[in-house]
Amino acid sequence: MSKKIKIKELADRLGVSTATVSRALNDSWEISDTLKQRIRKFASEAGYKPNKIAANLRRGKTMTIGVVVPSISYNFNVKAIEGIEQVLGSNGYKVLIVQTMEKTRFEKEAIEYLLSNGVDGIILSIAAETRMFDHLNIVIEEGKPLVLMDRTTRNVSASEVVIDHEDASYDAVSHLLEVGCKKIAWIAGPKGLKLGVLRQRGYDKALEDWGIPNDQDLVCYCEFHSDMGFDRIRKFLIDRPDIDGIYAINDRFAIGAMGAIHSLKRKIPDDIAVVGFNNEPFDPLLNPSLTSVYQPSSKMGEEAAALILKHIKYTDLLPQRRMFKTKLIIRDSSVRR
Amino acid sequence: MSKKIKIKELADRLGVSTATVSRALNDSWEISDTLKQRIRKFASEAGYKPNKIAANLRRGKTMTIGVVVPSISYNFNVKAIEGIEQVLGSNGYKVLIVQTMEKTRFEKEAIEYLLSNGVDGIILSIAAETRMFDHLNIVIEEGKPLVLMDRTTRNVSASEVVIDHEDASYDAVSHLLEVGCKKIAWIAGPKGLKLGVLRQRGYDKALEDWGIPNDQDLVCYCEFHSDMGFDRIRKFLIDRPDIDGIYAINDRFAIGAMGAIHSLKRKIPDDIAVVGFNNEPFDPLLNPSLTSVYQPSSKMGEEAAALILKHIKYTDLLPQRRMFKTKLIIRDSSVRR
DNA sequence: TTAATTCACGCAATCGATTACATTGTTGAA
DNA sequence: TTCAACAATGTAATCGATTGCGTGAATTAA
Repeated sequence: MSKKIKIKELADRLGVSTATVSRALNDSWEISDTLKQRIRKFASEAGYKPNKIAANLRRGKTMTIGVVVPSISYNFNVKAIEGIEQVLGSNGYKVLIVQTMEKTRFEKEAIEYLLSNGVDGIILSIAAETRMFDHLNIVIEEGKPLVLMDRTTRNVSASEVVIDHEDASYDAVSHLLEVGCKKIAWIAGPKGLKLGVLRQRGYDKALEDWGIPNDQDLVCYCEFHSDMGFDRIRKFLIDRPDIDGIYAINDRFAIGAMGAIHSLKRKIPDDIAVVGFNNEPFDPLLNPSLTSVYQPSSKMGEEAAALILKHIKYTDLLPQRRMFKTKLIIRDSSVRR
Repeated sequence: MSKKIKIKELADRLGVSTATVSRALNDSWEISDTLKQRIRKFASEAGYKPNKIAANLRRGKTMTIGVVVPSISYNFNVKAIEGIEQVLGSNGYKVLIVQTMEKTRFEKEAIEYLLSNGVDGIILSIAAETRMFDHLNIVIEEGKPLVLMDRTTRNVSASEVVIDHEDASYDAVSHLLEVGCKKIAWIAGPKGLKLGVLRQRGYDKALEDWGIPNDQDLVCYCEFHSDMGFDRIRKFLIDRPDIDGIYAINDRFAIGAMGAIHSLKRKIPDDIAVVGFNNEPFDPLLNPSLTSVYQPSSKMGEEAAALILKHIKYTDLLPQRRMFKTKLIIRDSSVRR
């Protein structure tokens, strides 16, 4: 339990001032190379590690970016974080990951925590529960860059990195129509979720373009925290036995739907075709393998990170918007022979 | 971009000293209730948020615990982190998650980063690549509690939270023997991985108890980063066509194995029965559903957190060891009719 | 040769809170 | 009435680094 050595003692032992030690270790031009060498050698031998808390306090920045996501159990976020860490890491930044568990309360706390710990910026994906956005504005007001990723809002003037939800939905629903579906249920997630609203536009538009009547009863709302929506969807399918296609807002619900369909002794894809969203890693392993919308998650993370860096560098940069294209990965759950 | 108000200005405006403000906000008994009320009201109206960096520097603690895991793409870690956050959160601590991507270099960096940022303790799961443990000892030397979780080592005198690997393996292999397997391949992960060594003991013991010859050629080593071991295992199965059971160190490899078996036109479980490890959430969804060893991941996280708290409270507490029982979840991949 | 730079370093202020110690005003006991 | 004890607040040191400014010596320009 060797107590750690401070810069003061290091300076004393070397017979120089703390200023000189600090400058030497931070590679300042003001220190001669010979002295730099001597100080560095001695410092590393003494096992000196600068106290970053003190440095952060003095410098007023931390070289740390906060990343706030609903949950790291979603593959999207894991991949996005990978992208973020890759870009930020190679620029000398660390990332601080916080989960909100889809709760607005935790989202608020996360932001307060990050700000009071002096992060240099925040990348955030909004919790499903969140309907008011004042807490996000606090970030802006403190003059720290904020980049919204995936789950965004227009109520805050921040940069955002998103996918083209409408387009993605349009493709997915078109595909279901192409394989012959006439009554396509839309498993929409929690009511009011922005992402659900956007995706429904694509759903609506596809039906319209195909001249299929758009029946509002085919929209099924489910809470995220439930059992992959199994019970809810099962009831739904019993009420509407004419359903022959399902488009779900994410793969968990798609799997819940597949379970419900099985339990009703109906066949996938011949009785009911299923398309999910997110292209989770296990989709190809399912029985049948699940057709799903792929989002370039790590690319999106990289872009979010790049945007934060830009905002840090150019403090007057206006909010940017980056939209990514998705890709429908067609598998057995939707291909009829 | 309202610049944030500091304690100094707050004190000036209230006509009191910074000491009083600080005490009032920290609910010190030394301040009268009336003044406390006044200060708090004013502070919250002024939107004052204490700068935690300054507070941390002064107090010498951060109420933050670092959690270092190989990857948050493993369900075990996600669940363990859930447990950790639950326990630590309700004790006023925050957690700081860092991934090592199974690299020793990142593990070192993570520890240095966490220590220099003054975390009050570290919960760590060792990277697959790591073979030397000096960097872990640094934590101890700085007098900060260290709790190893899941992937541990005896080379460091730290508390650990583990499962009974030998027992778990014994159960898994016994099950395969019970369903009639005679030649059980052991997909062991990277050579030298401690966890693999421990689990192999259970494998060996089960075979011995059943009087089955233990053939060293049945051990198949695979690197973690590969394609779920598909190619490696496929070649292995071609070399050893007599294999009729597979026990894999994790579910990714089990899935790789299932793919390899399919590609060789053999049947699961009748030709080859498969048992994996970790009970990933998608296991029941696979075709066939995968028999796997369940670990109480969130319980283990909770226990790790509880241990850290104990070490913080009782600084002279000796290293503890908590061992959890696993449970074999039997599914279609191993049940022959 | 002298003034003007540049170099290489030290002194001390600073970041924004917390807290040990000092100080003042009250209360109560002797 | 006097003094100890205590309650309530202020003063200033402190945490451990960084950095603006100052200074003497060495170098360069004139």
